[in-house]
Amino acid sequence: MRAAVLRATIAALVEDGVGGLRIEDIAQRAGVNKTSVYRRWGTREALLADALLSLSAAEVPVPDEGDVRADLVALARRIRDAISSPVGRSIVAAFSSGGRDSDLADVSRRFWRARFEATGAIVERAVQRGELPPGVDAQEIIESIAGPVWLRIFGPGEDVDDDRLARLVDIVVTGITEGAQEVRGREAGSEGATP
Amino acid sequence: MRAAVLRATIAALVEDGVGGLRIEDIAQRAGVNKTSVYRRWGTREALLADALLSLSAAEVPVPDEGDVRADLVALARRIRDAISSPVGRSIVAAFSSGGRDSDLADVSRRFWRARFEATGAIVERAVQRGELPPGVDAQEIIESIAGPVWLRIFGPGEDVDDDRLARLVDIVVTGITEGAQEVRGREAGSEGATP
DNA sequence: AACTTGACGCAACTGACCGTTGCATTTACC
DNA sequence: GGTAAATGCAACGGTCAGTTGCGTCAAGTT
Repeated sequence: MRAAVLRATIAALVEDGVGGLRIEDIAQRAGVNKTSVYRRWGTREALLADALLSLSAAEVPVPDEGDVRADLVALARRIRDAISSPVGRSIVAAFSSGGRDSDLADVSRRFWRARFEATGAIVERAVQRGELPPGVDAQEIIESIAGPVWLRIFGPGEDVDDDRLARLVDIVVTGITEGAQEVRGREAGSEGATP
Repeated sequence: MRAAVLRATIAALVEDGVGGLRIEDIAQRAGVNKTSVYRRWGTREALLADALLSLSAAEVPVPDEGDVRADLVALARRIRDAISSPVGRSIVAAFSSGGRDSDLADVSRRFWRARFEATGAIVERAVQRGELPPGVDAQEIIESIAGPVWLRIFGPGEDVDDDRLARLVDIVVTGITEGAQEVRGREAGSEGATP
């Protein structure tokens, strides 16, 4: 029954948006009396947070194709598809509707931590393979890939095609590797010059 | 008076959030009767859209320091500061609260188009200076810089320090330039190999 | 078997806010 | 001075939020 209410909450969220959530409606969808919902969750926000938390417990499939760029492109494609879907859009909107110190903000933080942790495996494997220099920050790379996709969809609302994703991954990966060489080169040069 | 209501709308938005907007409260803040607000704007969403539109008409100062990286770092810093502020957060939350085809979505699109257009000047100047290869897509570059900042603040809610901004700009700029050389190299090589 | 406990359903209630309407009043423009 | 548009004011019906008291049912306890 708890599951039924949470499912109904997500359904109502997708259909009516964050602002249009009505406890009575959710209860009806779940075949439950509204009183029960109030008794169990108390607040609309707590209910929403619980529903989103249960949803974000889903496993995050991480691409593993033996090549960084391929992995990152696949990841970017999944992110794009996820946040383009009605459910994804609703979830994101719900997250950003809460203030900084609400229950939702806490759930949001957990959500993102889990995603970054999972997808960081792509970078780790790449470092082991020698495709990326050791010492790179996995979260920074994932951010650099996912951020632009995110911004484009939630900002101007334009869609992101596969070519753009490929270019984006190219920019980040070569930027990381070439930048690292550059730094190493600079360090090597300064070692001989300063002492 | 119209201005007073719009100002009051923004103030109420920042204070109470998108969901907590009450027409009567806005009217009171503006020293106006709520009937007038209803007559002029009709819907809460229309009022909010108008207020946000008036706000986004503000000029966007574009850094011009004679160097791409410096310009982009300055821009990134401004973006970070803007969306970290209470007003900025509220505005973004308001934008993402509307569906895809609401009045708000339209305002959002205009908002972003204006920003990308203005900031694109940075890239154009860089191309003229020879710092970036000709033919680069200005919007892609701005997206690549602003996206990660955006994602980090609105996702995990972590703050972005200046070092991270500098690294980010480094990655993108070298990724663009080196990637372009790489492409030119590949093209030059394949020209001789395939025919 | 009788009892206790806890969860849920049901109905009703108060209160807040929404959006509307009819009317008086002001303002501005001709 | 007259007219039309914009605003203020008060009151309204309607919807939903939460709350409360009471009845029901199932599970476990003794």
